[in-house]
Amino acid sequence: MYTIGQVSEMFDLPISTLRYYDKEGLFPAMERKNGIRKFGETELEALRVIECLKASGLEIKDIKRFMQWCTEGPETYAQRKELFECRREAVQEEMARLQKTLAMLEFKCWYYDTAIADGSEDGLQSMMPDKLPSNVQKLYDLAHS
Amino acid sequence: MYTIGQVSEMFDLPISTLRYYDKEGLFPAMERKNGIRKFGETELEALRVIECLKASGLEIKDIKRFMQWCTEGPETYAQRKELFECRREAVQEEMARLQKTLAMLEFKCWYYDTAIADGSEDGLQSMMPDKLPSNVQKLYDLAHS
DNA sequence: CTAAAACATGAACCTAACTTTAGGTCAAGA
DNA sequence: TCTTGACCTAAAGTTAGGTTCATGTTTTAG
Repeated sequence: MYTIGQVSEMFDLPISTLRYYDKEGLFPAMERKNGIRKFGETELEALRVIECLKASGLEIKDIKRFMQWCTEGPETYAQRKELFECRREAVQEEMARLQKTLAMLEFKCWYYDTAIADGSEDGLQSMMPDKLPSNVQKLYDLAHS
Repeated sequence: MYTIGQVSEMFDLPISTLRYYDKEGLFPAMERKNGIRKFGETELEALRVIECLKASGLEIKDIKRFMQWCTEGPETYAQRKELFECRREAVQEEMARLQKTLAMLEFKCWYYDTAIADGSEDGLQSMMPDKLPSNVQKLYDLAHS
């Protein structure tokens, strides 16, 4: 069993954040002794899942719902699995979006490299999507698709 | 030249958002006629860049700084390029993070699949990192690395 | 036994990025 | 002429996810 201070160090999270998560119902099984929180293995695994679901873009209130399911036994396995499938798809879509963003950023890097090397042209409008090197053309197409 | 309503449709952004961007200084070159905003090609390209930089995680006030640089001519090429490089790295790091999140989510999907198929075991603690199928072991290792 | 460190609470505060509201201007069509 | 629709502004409101504050209790080290 760990104190809130120990868990704060283990996960590199402010104590205030752990208390906030608790207040929001993210540790429905947490016990206390004289009012003091006792984090057990259940809460540590909960925190790992919280970090994962948060990174997937899920909101706190929905993470709370998941943690509630976890206290309700095998009847909720299907819902829990569906949630993870859903987050998996969301993350895949976000990665695809970021891939396009990356292409645009790489195009812009190339553009300014070229502009600096040339010592010419300015501004927001000055890139004509003709006659670019074909690898850059690919970045440009991807970024604007 | 386009009105704010036309641009709102073109970019599928609320009019209020466009006015907010303008108020925050994201269109430093925008002209007006009788107080009415006139969006030109400069502003459309600015919007494309705004969406890209926003998707990369950049804050509005930093996007404003970039737009300011764009009005200052070739002297700021180096800064602008550095910004894009910096965002490129940030996006690459974010994608690496998401890759790990994805591994964890896939592990959880596998876990609940198995639990449902087995019709056994409950809760947050019940996954021992021994004797998993080796492809699942890989997901698990990646997610916890 | 006592002082400091670590824990607790509720309430207020914070930030970013918008959105909504209330009130006003202006051009075009019936 | 009137009224409808698209535009304008400043200011207040909203939401998520915390953080800070004031105050009080419990644990721990000397």
